[in-house]
Amino acid sequence: MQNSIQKLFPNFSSELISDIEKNASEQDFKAGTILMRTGQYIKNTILVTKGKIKIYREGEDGGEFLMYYLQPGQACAISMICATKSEKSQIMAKVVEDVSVMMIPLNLMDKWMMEHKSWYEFVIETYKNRFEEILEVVDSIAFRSMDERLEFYLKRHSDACGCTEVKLSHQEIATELNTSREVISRLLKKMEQRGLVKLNRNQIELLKINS
Amino acid sequence: MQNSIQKLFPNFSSELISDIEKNASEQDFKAGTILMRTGQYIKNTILVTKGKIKIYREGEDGGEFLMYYLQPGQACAISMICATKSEKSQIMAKVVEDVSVMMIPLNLMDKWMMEHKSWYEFVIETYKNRFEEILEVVDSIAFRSMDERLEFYLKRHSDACGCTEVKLSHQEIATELNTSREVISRLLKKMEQRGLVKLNRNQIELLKINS
DNA sequence: AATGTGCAGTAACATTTGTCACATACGAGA
DNA sequence: TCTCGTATGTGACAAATGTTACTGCACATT
Repeated sequence: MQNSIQKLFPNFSSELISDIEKNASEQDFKAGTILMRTGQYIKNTILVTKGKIKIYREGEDGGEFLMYYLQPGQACAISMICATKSEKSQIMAKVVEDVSVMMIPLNLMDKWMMEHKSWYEFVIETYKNRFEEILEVVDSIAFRSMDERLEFYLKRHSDACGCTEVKLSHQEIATELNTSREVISRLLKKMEQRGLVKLNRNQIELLKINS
Repeated sequence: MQNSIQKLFPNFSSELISDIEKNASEQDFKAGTILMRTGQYIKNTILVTKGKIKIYREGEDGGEFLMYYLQPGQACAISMICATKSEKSQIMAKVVEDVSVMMIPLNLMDKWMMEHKSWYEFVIETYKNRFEEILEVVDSIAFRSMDERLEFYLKRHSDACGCTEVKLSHQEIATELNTSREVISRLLKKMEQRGLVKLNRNQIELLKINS
């Protein structure tokens, strides 16, 4: 376990790592599990060591508007902040690929911020990155039309998984962009005609989106 | 000056306040001044003691999508985050009502985080609040149509200024919601018919939005 | 092979939002 | 009072997006 933490979080000091080992509990969750719901109290901060978690905002109509993904070596920025006052969560977190996480009791957050410089820097860095990511998301919905948002979405997806195949149904994409399947089908078709993607069953191959 | 800091930031310890007095420079800016541009390097953190600053995201077409307002007793969350690594700003900050601000050199950020518990708590609290505010903004554009967004916008505005009159032209509102004046006029008219607002020249009076 | 089920394609239409053109209203000076 | 500039109202139309309703396809199960 120590090795994996050191590998995934290379900036953590060895004192911090041993503190994590002493206090955190490692847990596994299956794909589909909802780790956090809007309105629920947050009791832990999460460090991801394996798998993928989707952080999203739930609409009244059941839309699951994607904010960002949590992957190995990352932490939930929102839980870190809210944790400091054991606030209610404002977002939903759902496991999309079986995960292993380190659960860190929230009362250690403040303590470690003071004691471990490397923890402090990690938290600030995490926060900054997520803030910027959300700003980009805001841009994309505020200023762009659906076809551009779809391209942006596919690009983020392939960036996140490091591959050029996106294994999602049109319906799933539609849900995450809060639109309907038909619209996504239409737009993907157009993108295929423009030579940007290749459509297969349950899989979209990105060709030129890497710009 | 000391009095006003103490009043506006009641949770600051007296040591922190005296540190602020020693190191921060107080500056005034006229309405219309742009304090920060996208892509510009951030050199200071800002505490607002008077006036109002608009934090927004600029679109390619000149749209000024409102993120939130900074008011007395508040600080720029983004500058605090980015400051820690002297990063580039991702947002625009424009003075909308003549302001007085305390400019705090960024190198003190990290130092004070460690030394002053009340500063640490203030920073975390600020992040948290802004993050939540932006999540609400995301909700409003992701899930709501223009008429609901307009109501949300007016409500935020009156919350921010603590009054029921919004002194903005339709054009200004349109810019901040990234739509056109005609659309705003239309929707406001409908809202007036529903008895939600009363329209006057350069001023919108909110009647029932306080729900 | 027959069937069921989920995914994708598509046409037709409704609704929302954006754009253009122009009319009108109001207030500040000359 | 007249006039000019800015703010607002409004109809007509265009474009984007959402909705409905149906078709066909691929795969798994029987």
